[in-house]
Amino acid sequence: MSNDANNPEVTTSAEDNKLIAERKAKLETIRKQCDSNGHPNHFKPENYANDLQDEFGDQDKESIEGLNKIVSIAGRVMAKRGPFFVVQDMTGRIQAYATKDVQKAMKDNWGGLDIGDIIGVKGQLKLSGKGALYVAMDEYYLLTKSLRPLPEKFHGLADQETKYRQRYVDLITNEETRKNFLVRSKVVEGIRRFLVDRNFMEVETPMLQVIPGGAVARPFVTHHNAMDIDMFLRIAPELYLKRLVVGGFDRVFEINRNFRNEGLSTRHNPEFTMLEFYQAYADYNDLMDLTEEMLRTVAHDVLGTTTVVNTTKDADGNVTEEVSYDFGSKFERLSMVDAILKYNPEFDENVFRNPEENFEQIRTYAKQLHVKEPEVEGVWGAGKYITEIFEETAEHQLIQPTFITEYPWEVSPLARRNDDNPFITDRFEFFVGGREIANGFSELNDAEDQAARFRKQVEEKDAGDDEAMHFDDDYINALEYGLPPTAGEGIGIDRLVMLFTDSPTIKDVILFPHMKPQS
RNA sequence: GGGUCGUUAGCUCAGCCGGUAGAGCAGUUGACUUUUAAUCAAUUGGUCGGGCGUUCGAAUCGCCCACGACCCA
Repeated sequence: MSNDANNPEVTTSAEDNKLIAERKAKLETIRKQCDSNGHPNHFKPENYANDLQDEFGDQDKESIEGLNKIVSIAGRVMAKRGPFFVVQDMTGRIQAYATKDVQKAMKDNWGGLDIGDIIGVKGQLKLSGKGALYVAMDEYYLLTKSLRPLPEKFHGLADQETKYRQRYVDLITNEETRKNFLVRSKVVEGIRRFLVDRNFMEVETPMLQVIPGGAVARPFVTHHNAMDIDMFLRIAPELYLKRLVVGGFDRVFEINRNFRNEGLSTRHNPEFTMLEFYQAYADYNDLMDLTEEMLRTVAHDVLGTTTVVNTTKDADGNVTEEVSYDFGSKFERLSMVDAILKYNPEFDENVFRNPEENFEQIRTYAKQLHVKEPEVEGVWGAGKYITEIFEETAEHQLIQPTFITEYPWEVSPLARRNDDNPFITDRFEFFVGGREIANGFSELNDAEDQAARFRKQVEEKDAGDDEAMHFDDDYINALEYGLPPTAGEGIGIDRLVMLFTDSPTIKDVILFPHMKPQS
């Protein structure tokens, strides 16, 4: 019995359209007719739709109904077809069947069921004349009245903006969206299991940092009131994770958010998820092997195949192009200079093999490619120009899984210098579909070299580069205690999931992507 | 930051050379009651993203703004 004193006011505002007003009126009736103010919470479903479909979907009517199997399900009404109600739960869909008497009772007590309502049903599992499983509505409850009408049943929610702003509606109506986020969850789970199986330990390091380090990027600034200091949302966990290796945790990893105060695009969200992992007594070659095995394993476990297909679609949604990425074969490994020469056969090989002696020629190549130089003259060395040339001419052509190695020292402030060639570091980046997915290197564990590189970054910062790094005294202090030879790597989870779900934009793999507030 | 396109009923979309708003779905009423985008009949529903302008008259033309999508830097 309802108690009027406890009944919330039925609020019908002028903003409500007629459809919402009708549903609110129904809820008012339901409050009077039912316990719990129309929001009962006693029903416990014991079955999932897809489990039932998998177990009984293939059987014939006689054998299913001969079992006299009583099941209970709960979920959202997605469609009404005659006496059938399509109920969707977390796993999928199954129908519920209402006899004439049940339909009349629901009409009388609730004003009828609307699409979007959440119901609980218990009854015998049966098979309809058309061969569809259904649950007889022997017991049935309206658990939550839905006050807003759902998008149209056939097209679902199509408006991109609404899909991102009201992801809950997108998830209710679009199977494809649900599937993408399921894949995302499984990718993260698969990576975690892969690393834990290899004795990596999962850790959490600060999101709020006094000195934002570990990457070249502009941070978000915030303020801690009690300490009265500005703090930064982290741009990378790298320096903290390496402190842990100093502390003796030889294999650590973290899967968590980084924040970078940059523009938004189809590949950039201000907060994004990175896996970073560090392994002591390993080098960058070991990590390339590990990465290859990890991605192959995760692709196989999550997608059931090591061939990942991505498509390009036109405005009407027709596939205009299809690319298969082969994670099953050995990944190509190419040095940055070899990649440049491969995609720019007209360039003089000797120039790139001896970059420092041919600085002006390299700079000329870069200028021909319209590389935008810094305002202050002489800040960039040959290494920076080579990297720009690589990004301009080669990166987007790295379609199949490819490791690029031999990154110049100049663009790798945290990586270990190569023993044979001091111009480069023991570093790689990993590309698929022309996009960077991962970045790894043998770590710089020479405390004095690291201090010198921080000083150079500070010079660049003073010269106006607000993406350059700060000097982190405590990190140098840690290195002075001794970081064992270590290799570390970061993998962009969002971009990996984009690849695995054939998603053209990062917004499609982030549940709540950032959008400008609507005015 | 620049360019192109988009914003019409709760949802998906039409709306031509400027003449005062349309369909399907959903909703409502009724029929039907083992349906598969259920079906049949009737029917409700609009500040055409916001503002300014041109015009006798603007969803439509022009300018500005907001938000989004795509391309470029």
